[in-house]
Amino acid sequence: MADSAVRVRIAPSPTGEPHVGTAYIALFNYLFAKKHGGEFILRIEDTDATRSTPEFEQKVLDALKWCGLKWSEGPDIGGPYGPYRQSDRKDIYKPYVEKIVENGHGFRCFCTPERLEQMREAQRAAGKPPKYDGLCLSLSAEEVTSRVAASEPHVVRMKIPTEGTCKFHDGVYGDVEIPWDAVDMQVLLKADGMPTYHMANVVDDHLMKITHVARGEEWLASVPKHILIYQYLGLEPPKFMHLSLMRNADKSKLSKRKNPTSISYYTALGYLPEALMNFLGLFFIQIAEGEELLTVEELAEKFDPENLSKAGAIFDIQKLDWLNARWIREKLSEEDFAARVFVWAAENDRLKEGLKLAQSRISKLGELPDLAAFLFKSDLGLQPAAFAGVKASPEELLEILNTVQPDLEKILEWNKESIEAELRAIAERMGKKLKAIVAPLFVAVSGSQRSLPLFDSMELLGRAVVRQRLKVAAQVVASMAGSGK
RNA sequence: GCGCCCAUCGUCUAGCGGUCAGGACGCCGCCCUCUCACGGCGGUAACACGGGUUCGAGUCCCGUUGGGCGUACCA
Repeated sequence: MADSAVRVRIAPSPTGEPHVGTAYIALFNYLFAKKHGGEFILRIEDTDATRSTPEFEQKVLDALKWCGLKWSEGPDIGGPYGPYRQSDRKDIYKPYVEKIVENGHGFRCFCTPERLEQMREAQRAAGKPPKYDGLCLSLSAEEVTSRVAASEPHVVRMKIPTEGTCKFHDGVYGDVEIPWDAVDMQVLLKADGMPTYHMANVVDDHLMKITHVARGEEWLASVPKHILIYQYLGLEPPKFMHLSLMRNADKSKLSKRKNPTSISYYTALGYLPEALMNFLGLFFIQIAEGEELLTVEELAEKFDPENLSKAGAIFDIQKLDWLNARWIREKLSEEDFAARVFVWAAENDRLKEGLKLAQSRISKLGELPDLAAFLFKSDLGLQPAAFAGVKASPEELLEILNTVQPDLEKILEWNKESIEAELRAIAERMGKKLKAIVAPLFVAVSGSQRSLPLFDSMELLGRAVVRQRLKVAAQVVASMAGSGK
């Protein structure tokens, strides 16, 4: 391996709260770069214009920074191969797509989403794998020209060999063979003029001189498409490594419904970034015996990318907790510890805003902890008794919690105004008074009936923590309903 | 459905033909101790199943079962 030339990247999509899975893949790339003395680059993949937002991008950057993963090139600091945000690179992709079309490796497709949906429906019904049927492949050159001239919406698809298999080597999976007939005629350029992931990814990795692509295993099946695009463009593909995904306790892909997956959740609860990295790093390093408390530097030393498991490992928060505890007591000096606590308490203005909210509600300063502690607690220790003052049956409570939880996910920008608006809408929809909705939420979020204003508190706690508390509350309430309280 | 992949204690894993199947988290017990933690010591618990191959299989092969991922104008 030409160590000096190693360049790897993390390429997150800013379509939601920063995910621990992103940190997991980022850490792998970071360790890989560190191990080989290479460069670690950040690129924002926001080709999905409908879901990407600048706010999420900022959060992703902040979260990765919090993790301590420093990139040497990125949208915030620039670099020799910028810009590092795909939406800013829109014009860069055009010539590459054109080249593929001109060389007859791609074609324009005018099929509507509705037609494609029907087509796939029919294929599924017939027990066949859904694939583009190639309708627009047979369009005459004249027809294509005239329809393009009439600015009819269309996409560009890539052609796929009709027989044979795609063979390639993967750093984790070894030699892989995927038959071409299992590969669809992937869209390369969307109707809005934005490239798809596949197109943008290949062009950018080439232009940014990426040597090793390490990403989640969900991409393995797409490698043939990528290799083909490299071929069509006359480019040399990088080395691929597909990492096993972290799992929920039930082995499914780690998801926010079943686990706290938001990095901000771990920040809010007072996990140390070092501990989180330590924990994630353990997925890449097999410790047969001996010390598991490791810094990123130590992880890099022990890191062996040749020896990785293909089985997805379950995200075990208990082990994270153990590591975090050890980091707190063994790795921080008294001064460091105190400094961390202050920084943590001040995070997101929790302390300052919390005090403001509390001022009008206490008669003695000593009441403050009882009133505001829920802003800082990692576990409310919620008991069924806490709901005693709420006039609703367990079944009603459960219905409210289960309705509110998914609806809060729809809020784009998390602040007290949007939260209030959403809750009012829910109340109306359920035919209940706002108060009937808010009362149980109040308990779920704060753990008591006397506390700080709900909407403000929810904003301060952040979406991830609120999500988790509602989930816990739903469990508590469900146990009440189950026991026939 | 089809394609690819995976399979050792509850969880993370070591093992690369011969081990009392090792370590770590968790859990339990004991010790330490003004409480609680921490720490120390000990315990609990696994080779998914069925066929082969072999003197010998957790380790190799085949099948079954279970699970995962993919199958988008999302990444």
